[in-house]
Amino acid sequence: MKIYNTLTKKVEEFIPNNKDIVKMYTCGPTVYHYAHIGNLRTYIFEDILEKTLTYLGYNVKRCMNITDVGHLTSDADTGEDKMLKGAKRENKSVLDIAKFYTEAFKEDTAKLNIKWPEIVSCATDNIAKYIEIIEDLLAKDYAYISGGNVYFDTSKLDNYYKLTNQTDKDLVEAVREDVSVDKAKKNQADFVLWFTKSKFDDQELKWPSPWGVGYPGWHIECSAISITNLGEHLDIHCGGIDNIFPHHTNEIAQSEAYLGHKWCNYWVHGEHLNDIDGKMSKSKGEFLTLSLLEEKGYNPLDYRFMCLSTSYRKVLTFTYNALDNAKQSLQKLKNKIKNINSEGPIDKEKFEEYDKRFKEYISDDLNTSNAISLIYDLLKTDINGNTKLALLDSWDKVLSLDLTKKEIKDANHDEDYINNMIAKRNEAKANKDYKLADEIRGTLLKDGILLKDTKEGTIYEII
RNA sequence: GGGUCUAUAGCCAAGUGGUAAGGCGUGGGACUGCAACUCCCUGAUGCGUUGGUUCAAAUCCGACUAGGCCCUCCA
Repeated sequence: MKIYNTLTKKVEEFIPNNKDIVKMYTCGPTVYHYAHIGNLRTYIFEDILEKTLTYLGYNVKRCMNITDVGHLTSDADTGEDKMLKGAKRENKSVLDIAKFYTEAFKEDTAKLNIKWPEIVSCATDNIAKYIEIIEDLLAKDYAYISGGNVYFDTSKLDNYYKLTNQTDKDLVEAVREDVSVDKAKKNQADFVLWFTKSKFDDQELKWPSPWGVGYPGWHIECSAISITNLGEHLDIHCGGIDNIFPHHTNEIAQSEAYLGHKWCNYWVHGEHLNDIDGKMSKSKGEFLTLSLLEEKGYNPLDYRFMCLSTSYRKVLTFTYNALDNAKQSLQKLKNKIKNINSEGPIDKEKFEEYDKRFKEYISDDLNTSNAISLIYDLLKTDINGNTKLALLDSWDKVLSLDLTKKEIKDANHDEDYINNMIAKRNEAKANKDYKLADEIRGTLLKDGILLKDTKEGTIYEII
């Protein structure tokens, strides 16, 4: 398996710490609002990565956090706590908001055939661990208390910027308008581990700590949850590309200072879904949720297919034109698969030959584009139907596009009724009464029954 | 200012030195009473521009152009 590692800026051979188990951590959602489809692109990529590893024979243990408090607080004077904002907007408590949007996120991922990680842990369930780590960092002099908050001292590290190739001189302070300068910090890059003094006095959730009642900083959550659940050595840490700095940079800083050794070997980041104007956000332009796409007549898997058509490391620009393209392609592909005759014994040699190619593609830094092309190649090739279906079933364990899934939908009418209608239509056709024939076809279509005239006679499909 | 990434047909897109995969759309044809589904045929002397290295460059190197993202909310 080859994978691009942000740490080395190279595609590398993946070698886990322990060959029997791959430990994988993925940054989870902040549950203050619905996820937009750009957020979901990252989870699709992580899903493909996890399933690829599993397909290649690794035993994957994956953990994800749910951010329901704390580090989503902006440090800016003009900023607002996202959870609080969400709660105010909907007149609910922070915990209710978190619960509601966690469920919504779970539903979205299910619709996209994303496997829910084996371990999912909420930020608010790990306060004791944050405190333990922060106390340790203070004892080791990696952290200091200033202005009532606990900060991480980035000047104590030789290679704080190892993930980004930057230097502290490169950073433009408060480049964004909504970011202000915190004068309590010793170094510009220092970040908060624990807040007791902040502009958000109305923070709903607070916990006692050795430094006073307060709440955790923005980055400690992922380090703590990962170390608690996956141990001191992590194989893969994923997230959106925007997390490289500062979130993942800070995670490395505090985790390695705490552990005293290298923490994670592979940092893998998914590129963004942009809209025509650039980065997608919840406050600008159309708020593109999965539900919105469904309302517009798209299947969530159309979007998944669109994501898989290119590399997870390339910016993908969302347009309805591109989504239509994906929708059409997937529909045609499934039609072709439906037409495969399930006959013949499975040709083990051919199966291995094609499966080997599939594995080569997906293990080449997750080349889903080539993997999908291989499906078209397979469909055209001259091997028996059952072998093709077996391969498609197998590959769908990774691609998860429901390639061979039979849609199980109840028709509004029973089989006798449908067959009777077909017989009537055929009679009308024989009498060249095409008006009646088309009426019957139209009536059935309204009930979700699609007629197809084939050489073997008229068949129907429940749509 | 610094970092980082991208540029291949109308659209999506593969391609990592050996002479441009695949898909969607378009056009034509087969099948059909007409459709739908399916099948067959149909596209780049060309890979942002420009120098260079090489027997050979979309692929490597330089310059330029355009654009995205990051530089303490972010997937």
